[in-house]
Amino acid sequence: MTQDAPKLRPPAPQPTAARPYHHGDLRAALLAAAEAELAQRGMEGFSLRSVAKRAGVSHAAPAHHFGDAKGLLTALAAEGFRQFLAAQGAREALADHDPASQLVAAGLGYVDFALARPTLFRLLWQSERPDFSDADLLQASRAAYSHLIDQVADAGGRSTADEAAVWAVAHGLADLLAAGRMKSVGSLPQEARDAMLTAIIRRSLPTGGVRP
Amino acid sequence: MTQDAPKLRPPAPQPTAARPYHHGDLRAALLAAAEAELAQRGMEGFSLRSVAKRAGVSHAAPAHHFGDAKGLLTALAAEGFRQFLAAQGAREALADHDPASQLVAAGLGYVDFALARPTLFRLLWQSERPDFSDADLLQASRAAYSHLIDQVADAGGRSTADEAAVWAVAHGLADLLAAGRMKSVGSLPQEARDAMLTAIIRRSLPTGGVRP
DNA sequence: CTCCTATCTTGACAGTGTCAGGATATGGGC
DNA sequence: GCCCATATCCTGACACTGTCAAGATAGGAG
Repeated sequence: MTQDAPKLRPPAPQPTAARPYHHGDLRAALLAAAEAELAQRGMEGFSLRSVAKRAGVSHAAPAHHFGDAKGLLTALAAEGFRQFLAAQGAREALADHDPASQLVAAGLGYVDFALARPTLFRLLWQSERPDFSDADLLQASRAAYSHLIDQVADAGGRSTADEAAVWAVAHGLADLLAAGRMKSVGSLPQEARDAMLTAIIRRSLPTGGVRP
Repeated sequence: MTQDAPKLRPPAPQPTAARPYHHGDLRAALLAAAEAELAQRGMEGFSLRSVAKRAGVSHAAPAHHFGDAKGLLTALAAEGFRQFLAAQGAREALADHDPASQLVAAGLGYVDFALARPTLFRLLWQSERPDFSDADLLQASRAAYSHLIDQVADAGGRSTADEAAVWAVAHGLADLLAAGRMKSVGSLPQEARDAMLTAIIRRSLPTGGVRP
């Protein structure tokens, strides 16, 4: 490109601009719209056409970027797994540095994510719509799994049972709380809830929560 | 149409009979067809018209018995919760009679149900389609919850944390195994898997699995 | 025997995902 | 500075879905 021509369009060309034919970053806009749509209308009310409308494009526009609805949800799930790991990392950064505390923190992050984005959580763990053989999604989900395995090992876990126990507790808490079923815990104020979750997760640790 | 016509139709009028105008027990037939449809096409591929076709009736026939799709799935969920409790009862009948063993057995039944009917399990715990304020469904789900609470109390649990810990472990194991995510456990032969699940659930018991 | 009511069917409508074909803008080659 | 290959996006169509309205049929009460 030559000189200072006022050409360099901002990546997102004014949200309120008279919509140009070419969106600029439609792929990202569709992913954001899809997540908003999921959060608002739920997994089962999700509609591809509605996502397109929310992004301000025609009903067939998503096809070029994602192929079909499964493709969009696959990409969204991959992004979701990365945010899922990030939520765990955020808790870990605030916790003590010993392995047990780090593992418990990851569990709290697991629950944080499920409570903050319940429908996205379901997309990751219970939906059949994403293509879990997709390379990108597979890598993202494996990264989350590896993180768990590593942390359990650091905390002294040596068996499959150790990994499964911690995973199951964190996942069960996250799923039941996200679905609003475990009201005895879900209705507690944040601090009390965190304390209770910590106690519960610690119970499942390889060493029974006691440092060796 | 006069008299001696071979009129007296059996309640379920020969599955292969030239379908009469009145089915006889369409409500039950639709529930069975719906469960089969869920098992075969999954939660997200579920179609009311397809259920009607499977039951051999017109696409609008379910409306009279269930109102709409939500109504059908609500009734199916209530039935599902009863089967869910029955699966736990089946395991309990085979277990030792001490409270801890009974509680562990209920957990194994929890997982049994999820593995045998994964989509129905999802309908009970993660779907938004049933109307969970429906009286019958509410009663069925509360019965399942009460059963858990009672068993935890019998096993020496005194706090909310005790209940939540056992529930979360059983639910997490069930959900992850039903979704095929926890392969390290799911790929074990039945006996070894049961042994591992028992060890994991026992870990979460109020007394740490040790009889007081 | 008649009629009332529950049961089931047919037909229509709006909304959905996907495909085919046409319109439009972008950037690289000249 | 111009032009066109290509990526991007739109319009229109199809089969399928859930739901509603209106009609057909059967069972049972009187």
